[in-house]
Amino acid sequence: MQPLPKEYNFAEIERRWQQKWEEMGIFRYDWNDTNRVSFSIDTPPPYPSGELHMGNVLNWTYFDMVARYKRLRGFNVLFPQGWDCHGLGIEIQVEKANNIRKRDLPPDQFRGMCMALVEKYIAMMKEGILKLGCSIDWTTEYKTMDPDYWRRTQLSFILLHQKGYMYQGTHPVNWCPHDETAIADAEVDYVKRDGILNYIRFPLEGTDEHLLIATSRPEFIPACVAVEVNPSDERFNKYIGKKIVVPLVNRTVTIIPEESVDPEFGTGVVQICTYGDKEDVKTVMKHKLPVIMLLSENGRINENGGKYHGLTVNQARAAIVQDLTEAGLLDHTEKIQHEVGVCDRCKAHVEILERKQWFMKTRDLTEAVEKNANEVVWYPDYMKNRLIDWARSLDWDWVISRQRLFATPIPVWYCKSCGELILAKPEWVPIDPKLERPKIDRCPKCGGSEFTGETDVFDTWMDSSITCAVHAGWPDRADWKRLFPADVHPSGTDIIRTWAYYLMVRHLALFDETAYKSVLINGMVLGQDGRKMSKSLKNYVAAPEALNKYGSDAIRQWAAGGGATGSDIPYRVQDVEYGRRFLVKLWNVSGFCSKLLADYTPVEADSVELQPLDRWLLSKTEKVTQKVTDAFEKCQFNIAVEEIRNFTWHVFCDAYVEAAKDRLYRPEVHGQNKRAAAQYTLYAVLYRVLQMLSPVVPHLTEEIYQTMYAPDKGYPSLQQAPWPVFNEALVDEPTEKHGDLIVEFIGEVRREKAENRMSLNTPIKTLKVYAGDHSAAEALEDGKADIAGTLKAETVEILPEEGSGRPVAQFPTVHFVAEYQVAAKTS
RNA sequence: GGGCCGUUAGUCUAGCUGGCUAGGACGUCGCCCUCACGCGGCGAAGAUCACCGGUUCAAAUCCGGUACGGCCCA
Repeated sequence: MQPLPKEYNFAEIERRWQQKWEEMGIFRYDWNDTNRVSFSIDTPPPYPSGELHMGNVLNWTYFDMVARYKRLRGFNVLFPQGWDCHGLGIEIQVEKANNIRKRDLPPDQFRGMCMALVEKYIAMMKEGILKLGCSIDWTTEYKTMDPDYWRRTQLSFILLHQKGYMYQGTHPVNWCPHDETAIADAEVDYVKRDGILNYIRFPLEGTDEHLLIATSRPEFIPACVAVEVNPSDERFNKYIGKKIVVPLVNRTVTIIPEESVDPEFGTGVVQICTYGDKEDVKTVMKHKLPVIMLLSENGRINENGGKYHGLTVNQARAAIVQDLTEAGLLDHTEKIQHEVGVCDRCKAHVEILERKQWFMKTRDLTEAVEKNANEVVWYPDYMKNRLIDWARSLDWDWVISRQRLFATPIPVWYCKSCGELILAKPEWVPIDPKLERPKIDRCPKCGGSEFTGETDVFDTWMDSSITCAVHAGWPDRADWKRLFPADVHPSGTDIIRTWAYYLMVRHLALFDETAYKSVLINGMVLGQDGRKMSKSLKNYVAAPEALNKYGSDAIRQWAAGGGATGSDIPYRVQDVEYGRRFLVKLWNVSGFCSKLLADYTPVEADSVELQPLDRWLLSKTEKVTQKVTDAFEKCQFNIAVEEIRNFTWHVFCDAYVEAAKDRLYRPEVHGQNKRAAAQYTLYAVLYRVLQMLSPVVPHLTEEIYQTMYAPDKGYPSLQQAPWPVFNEALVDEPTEKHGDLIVEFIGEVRREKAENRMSLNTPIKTLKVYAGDHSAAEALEDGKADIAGTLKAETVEILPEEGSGRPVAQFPTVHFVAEYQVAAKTS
């Protein structure tokens, strides 16, 4: 066997194996292999946002451990990689970086600038993912901004349109007045803001009385369509059905009953405007109230605002408050804190507008989503509630159209003469209706020949919510169902309500089948201080820097072992450093083994005389194999990594190797047979350690494997060696008990040496052991060679009887008396 | 206001389908230049497992409540 070099250069080793694996092509999904069962990972294509961050590191380490583990278990694994390019985020960055507004440029030029930025970001993220050593099948790489991907998004739309899931409608939508586009519920964040509650007098028609209503949005008075009170509110229910005058605009509206009005809030009388907030939308729908749209798409008051036409919302608010004050209608004001919806990209206050939009009938699928969410396996299980709660909470269908530029076009046209909708045929896509005509000459309805292409585009989630099918090869491969539904969809806690949800509704609608069979959840990465990691909190750690400093194998141990799957984990340098030290330990013990195994030829277990400690270690090895396998099966990476590390460091290195050293070094004393038995054990157990560690620490284990084991084992890569199967026959409880006694006994004698400030290799002249009974005596007698060797005892005398002396902590019936040479000399 | 999750030594974290002296890491303290490793070894100290009540022969683990914290949503 080749000895390992003394120094361990992780940067060189990691780079080298990353290259070699790619050259070997061993991480590619094999479409020609029909023997192995397929296993597909629905890698979520990331939104390219710049350099890789520690959250990405956590995610990709999870994906990669699953991919590697499953391959070792004999699966034909698909681990694809794509990039989710489109979106408002990139548009905003391009606008900021170039100090432009997108509508001031030709659309193609703006799109080009977006693509250039995305390409730059992809390169940065890809570098990080490569450095992490992910076993991705790079032949699958795709970008959602490529026309070939448009084709899939557009085709999925066409099919869903044909199935009746897509419709156009004028409905209230969340609207970002800054970006001038509709946005989905999932894109609205809620933040606490200071506001002012205005108490305004609304005169009751035909009387001198008035009611005081409280509102934080007085600028919506011109769009007031009703006033509502709680029907059980004794103060006001007598006014229900009466007419009340909207101040300044002098319209009358009806006072209506509404249970959801909180009598405690404000005055208990509220105005309904179209639309001040989502509650207004619900009320308008429920009571079938008229709608007065007050805002235009850029957030300014429109012609329905009368004298306030053209003002911004804030200007209008000031003007209206001023006018109310002058008219003596503003009773008083009060400062409040309230939650307002803001655009998750630009943080502008989200308004609610009615505009013609495309929708997907997602609410029809809520029951199916819930049913499938319950059937899917979730790691950890309780995370399924997030998806179910979200699906149930949705008030509106999904708005899939956006008024943006950098996105997949919606493949429809409208006949200029009759307005007929022309839906693209599946064979027309990819197509951009803004640039191309439909591939028909005449409108099928009126015969007109002029068409207007749809200018709206798809929500980015329309691209990324079909990945389970796309990764499987849909729509181009006839055999795509081999890989569909995805075996595992990995997702962060923050995107369950978007990614996991949209995937489920789209695939259910398209194929009447669940998108994925299991969901693997990762938590968020926190800073060292336990708060969410962010640049503004100064607790941010750049992933490329960390990877360069500590190496992928160390960082991956942090990702795997930092906490339970699904829980948020802090980035802790101490954990990474522990990982580094573990690697050094593994490297050193491997080097030690390679030296002592230089003359070793692998043999079968029955050709060596295994000693008690050998059998003890082999039995423990089987048990840890079972635990680690079980942990990987349940995606409990933290348990897996802790089990292997503790076993390797403390059981294998500290206990076994230390006790077996004398046998290995001095065959002339103990005999060649006992040395061979120790060699056999070292060889077998180190290999097992490398195997079990390889999904977490792929580079170093590969390096050690290649030097020490490849010539004998024959697998081109450790990543292709079959996962060890738990062998119950090797578990031997009595032997483990005996071994534990030997190890504990050695420990106790060492403790005595330590307490007396003696070096551990202080020679013992005679060691007298009172085992307490025959069974213990036999066990110790069996391990006598290792005991004597490890403790540097010249003679060891083991007696079955009880006796006095120092008791062994874990085995208090065993006592010993040690006579030291040093003590004899100094006395 | 609703939902979910959490509260374990100075710090982080495991265990929570109930059962030995609650495991690990970091940090702290003491000792040891033992021929793989001082990025090491051998040891030590440090936790009434948030609080109250219940179920049980037995609870960190199950049930109910309280307090505090986090995330998501309204």
